[in-house]
Amino acid sequence: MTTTEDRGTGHVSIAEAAQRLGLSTHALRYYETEGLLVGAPARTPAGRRRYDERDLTWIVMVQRLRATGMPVREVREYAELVRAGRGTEPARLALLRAHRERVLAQLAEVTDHLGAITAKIEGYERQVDR
Amino acid sequence: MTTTEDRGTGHVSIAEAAQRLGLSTHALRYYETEGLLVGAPARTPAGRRRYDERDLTWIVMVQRLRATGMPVREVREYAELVRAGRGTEPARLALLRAHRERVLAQLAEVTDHLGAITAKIEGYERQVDR
DNA sequence: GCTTGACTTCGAGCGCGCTCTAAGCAGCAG
DNA sequence: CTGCTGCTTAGAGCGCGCTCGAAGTCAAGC
Repeated sequence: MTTTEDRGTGHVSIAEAAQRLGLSTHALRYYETEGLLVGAPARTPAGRRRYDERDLTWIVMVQRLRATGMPVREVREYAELVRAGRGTEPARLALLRAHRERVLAQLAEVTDHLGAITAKIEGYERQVDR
Repeated sequence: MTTTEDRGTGHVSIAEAAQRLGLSTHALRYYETEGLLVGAPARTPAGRRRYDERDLTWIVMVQRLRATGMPVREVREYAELVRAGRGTEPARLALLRAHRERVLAQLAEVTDHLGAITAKIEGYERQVDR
């Protein structure tokens, strides 16, 4: 096994982080170079990335934002605010609220489309049953 | 005015169809060349497209499928089945059912993410209120 | 000491879904 | 008849978000 296992302090290699998060190692490096991470993960003396629990928790949030349609650019803006530290909370709040509004609108729209699709399905069901 | 208005029989120019549907004329032609339309719209003697109500109704369905995440390729498959006519109803039904399952799964996932985002927002609200 | 394999950086490539440009023609206003 | 606008086609270009490849380094096992 090449598990690069958690050495007690909660640090994992990029491969294990990727597996846990369901991302590719490429994507993890990409997120980092694109400024989506609040802090770059620590490195071993040899320059290899070591992700701790805080890194992983943050990336889960990034995944949630991405999965709900927030563009990479905006996740970066949010990460920048968090990096900037105290005082940026109102801006972070505004950003997340705006995103939530968009997600709610999208949910409503998809739900509406879903109704129409279901109606179409029911039409075919009646047709096929005959 | 250059409204290219409906001449009684429900035929409209590509510009008006685009406006009604909220698409660009480019996108309408793209959908046509990509095989997403069941039948190509009729043409004037000069070769200009004239969309009738059936064309428009179909495109609205295409928009619903696209807006719920169905890839262009799959919309084309569906359109091909419809074009093939009688006997393809079970296949159409299967395609739409599979899509509905994906949409339902996506809705559940987004709703879950939304909960986490809302929790984050509430955390900031408490912090900012202080 | 050598091989193996996971890591590193940098940059090119790709799939998707349009979007836009260019060049040319049709049809209507003045 | 002259412009002007809006259509036509074919094909190039683009923004997004990764994804992949190349070339090199490092640590561990045999």
